[in-house]
Amino acid sequence: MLSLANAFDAEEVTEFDARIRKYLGVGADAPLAYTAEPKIDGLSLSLRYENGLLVQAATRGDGAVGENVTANARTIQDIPHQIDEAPDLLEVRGEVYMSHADFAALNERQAERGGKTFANPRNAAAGSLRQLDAEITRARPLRFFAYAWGALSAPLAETQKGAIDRLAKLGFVTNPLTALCDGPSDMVAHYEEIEAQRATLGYDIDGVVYKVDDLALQERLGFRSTTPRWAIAHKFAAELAWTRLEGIDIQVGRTGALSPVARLQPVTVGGVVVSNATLHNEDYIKGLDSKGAEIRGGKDIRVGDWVQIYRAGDVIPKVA
DNA sequence: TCTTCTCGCTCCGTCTGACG
DNA sequence: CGTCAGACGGAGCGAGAAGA
Repeated sequence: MLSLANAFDAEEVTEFDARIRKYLGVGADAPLAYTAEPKIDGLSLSLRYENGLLVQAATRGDGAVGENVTANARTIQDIPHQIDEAPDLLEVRGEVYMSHADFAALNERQAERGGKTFANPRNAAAGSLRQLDAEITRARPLRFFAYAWGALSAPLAETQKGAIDRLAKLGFVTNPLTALCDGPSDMVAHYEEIEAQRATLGYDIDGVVYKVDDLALQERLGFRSTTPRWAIAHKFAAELAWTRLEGIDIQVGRTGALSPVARLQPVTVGGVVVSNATLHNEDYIKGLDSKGAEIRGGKDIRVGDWVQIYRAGDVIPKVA
């Protein structure tokens, strides 16, 4: 399943385009189209259809082995159980999420029953999808956007946009903000348009994903270990919060590796309370490289300091 | 038998250090 | 210099242990 590295700034959109052109051996003037779509903050889900019937739904897991959540996926309204005129084999990938309104209503119901309320829509969706009892999942208002595909017995289209349109025709819900862009300036313009609409969309997004539109070119560009060369995520700026560093402990990891951890005065960032954050190693804390030279933007973190905290990818606590 | 707890797992994105 | 695996923390769930 797709994961994206290298979140970047607006000016780097041009660099991304240049890198793609260099890899493909295409001149700066040659036409090269990209798609741009909002990056939904939810859970990846892979749906497998055989002869038009939904036979399996799996989470991403570690990339090789995920959880089988077929019964739960069947309770999601946006996911068709049966599709007509589909290839014999069709794997559809998308994002399961919960809208702001549904999340608020769910928490209200939970509170009325004296149950636990959820911290944020993403975790509520993740928990709901993992229920053993599908009837509990049915009562949770989950939604699904299809944005990619896996194994296929026949190609969906010749372009990314064409394939998404085909998925929509087959009965999947696709994101209406998916657009075709003809170059970096167009991509940045669409990013700004999506960012402007972010607050009123009614669901969480954490950036915009650009993909090379021509699927034959995607094929040529291929993958690195975990990430495709033909796609990249353009993230919105993360929410920051100030807090005090109360201490630094050395922690023993699963593999026996020792790593320093920041003990922080608990602070709310992006809807959750953060009290720990990894500091990776001694050089990271000092802001020096292994030769003792100062790293540009180095941290020089000390106990008692006021530090800025953010959640990388809206998940992992980090000291900025 | 029922409730409360603890532990281990998943899921996410990014950074590091090792390796080719 | 590019690539890659592993580590990291918080929320939530599930299984099993412990206690009432």
